[in-house]
Amino acid sequence: MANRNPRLDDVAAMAGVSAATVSRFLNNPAVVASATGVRIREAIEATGYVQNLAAGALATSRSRIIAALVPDIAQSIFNDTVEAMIEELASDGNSVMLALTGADNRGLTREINMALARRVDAIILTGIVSEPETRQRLRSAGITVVETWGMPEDPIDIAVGFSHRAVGEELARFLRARGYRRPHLVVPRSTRAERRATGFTTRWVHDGGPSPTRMEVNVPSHFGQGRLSFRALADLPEQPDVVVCGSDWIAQGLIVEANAAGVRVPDQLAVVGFGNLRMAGDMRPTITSVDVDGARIAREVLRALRARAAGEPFDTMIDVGFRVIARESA
Amino acid sequence: MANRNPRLDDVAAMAGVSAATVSRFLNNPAVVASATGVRIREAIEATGYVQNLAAGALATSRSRIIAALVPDIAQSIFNDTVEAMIEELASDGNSVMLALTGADNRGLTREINMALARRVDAIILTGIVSEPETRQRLRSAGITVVETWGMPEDPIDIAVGFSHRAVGEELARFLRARGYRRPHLVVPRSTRAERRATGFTTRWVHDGGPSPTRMEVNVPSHFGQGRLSFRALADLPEQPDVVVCGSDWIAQGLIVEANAAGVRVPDQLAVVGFGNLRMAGDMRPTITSVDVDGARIAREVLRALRARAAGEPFDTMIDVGFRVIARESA
DNA sequence: CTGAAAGCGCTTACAG
DNA sequence: CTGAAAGCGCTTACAG
Repeated sequence: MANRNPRLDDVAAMAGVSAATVSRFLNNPAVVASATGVRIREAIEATGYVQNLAAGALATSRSRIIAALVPDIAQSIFNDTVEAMIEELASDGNSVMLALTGADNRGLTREINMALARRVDAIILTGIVSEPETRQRLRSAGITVVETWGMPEDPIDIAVGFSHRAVGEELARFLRARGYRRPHLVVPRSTRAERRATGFTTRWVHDGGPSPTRMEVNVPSHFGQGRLSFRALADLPEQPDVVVCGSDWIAQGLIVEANAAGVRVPDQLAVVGFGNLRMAGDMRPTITSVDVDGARIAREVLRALRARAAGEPFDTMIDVGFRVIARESA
Repeated sequence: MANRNPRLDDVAAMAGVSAATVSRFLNNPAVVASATGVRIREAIEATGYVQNLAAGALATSRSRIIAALVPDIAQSIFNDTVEAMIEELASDGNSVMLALTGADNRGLTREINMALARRVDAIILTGIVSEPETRQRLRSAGITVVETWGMPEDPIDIAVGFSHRAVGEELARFLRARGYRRPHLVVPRSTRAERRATGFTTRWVHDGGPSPTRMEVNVPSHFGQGRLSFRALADLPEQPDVVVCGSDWIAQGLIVEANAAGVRVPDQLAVVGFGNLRMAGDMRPTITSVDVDGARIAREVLRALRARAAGEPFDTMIDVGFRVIARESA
């Protein structure tokens, strides 16, 4: 272990220039005379200097750290989006602080406070901030806040997502057009899944269908719930012809259990998922699902952050939409 | 948006004390007279002061930021461990910078450099640093480095994990004891999966079995590969009686495809996974797998970091072991 | 193109 | 128990 990390001063002394010049070279090489640049480069090499970004952040009041707050990562529908986001942000010189808020978002306020204390450049939320007090703090903090994966009617700052209600409505239309008559909903206990269910039910009934039956499952949803959900169907007064699942995992589990029970999907029972995980396209039968373009969300978030940093105008409400992916299961 | 964030000075002025006293109150309330503490608390309240941890980090040369470097998070065997790690670390006042290094760890050096520049307190690696130059830089950086999920023979600093070779050997013993005779290996193209395969093969042959057949799949491994792997079995000169999969996802896909082909698991073909995902216990049939205690790894990492911070002695090589979980599939 | 100096917002050893 | 002052390692407006 070295005695002490070399500083800008050490490089400057060795290169025979001032610290200011080394700093300029690091941040904008073109502004320094090329001969000077060569000497500085050599000095950096010789000293093994590594720029201290934390000190730079303090000096510029710009940390280039973005906080991403998600409920969990073990098995999350957001993982694709978060991964794309980290990659996009990293490609632009940012680092991402990932904070876990828990399934019920219990830790949301705590993690928001931490992010604020760290003076991150922006906070990206996947969960919904329901406490009015926290929403207010966020607004008055003068920090960039991006709400993703939803389209709040009263956004805190920037929103990049889609309407969950619209997803439900679209699925209702889709299944009705395919001739299904008795849908059953498996609904995770989350605000957004609830919105999709509401959208579905409203539309379905509006179009003259009977009110769909439903059951709820805990979040995060998983494979095992799908199996249980299939078995729970037996308790229904009338059997559904299609099950609309809150996630592809639930759909997959339901299909496996149906097969094991000798029920053929989709001939005897159709199944729809949500999230369009890679597995949905690989499953047997392949799973009809709803695709959300996580990479697109990530790009739009980065674009908004850049525009704000540059002081350029940009849309603060970006609806990236969604697509129903029709496959074999429904 | 406020004009400017309040600083320690603002709080101090309002409370009628010096900035130093406010700082002490924030970091160790007990050291301040209680009457003073009350005034400071009121001033903090009134100004809406939020401690700037970034400035504090610069002053103390301790960032309380830990960098976690993982190949991906979309579908990673490390997710459980990383999640547990983030929770453990957060409970101790740290924040976690999550950096993605890519499936082949192409970005490892780049992200290590970024972490070094951010002056994180520690770097937690899940991938293997193969470049000797980077290993050397890490050693001489005087930073805490934790290698997890493996037991390197020449660790950079601290290692918390288990022997992948031992996993392979144990699986060979386990399957032999169960009477299987012709194993086939589906091996992800990663150093560790390769070590497990080597351990398995060595032990299997040593115990008098025929050399196992094998095929390779790309990382990150996924469900679809399992289906393809089952079909590829048809090309084998002799059919295996058990398939040892590099992950539970592969195992699951293989089972689904086998069922679809009318091959019963485990009667006609046994299957073993790796990782003991929650889904493994929920699948039909339930999947025999290898459990790695991610939460335990997380706890040991935190314990080591704390011991080092406190200057106390601790083990730098911690083998958390693993467990073969016998279920229905093999 | 470059330097001296002030400032980013804290913490802490020293002194009282 | 508390304050004045130096320091953490950068950046940048100002001046030349």
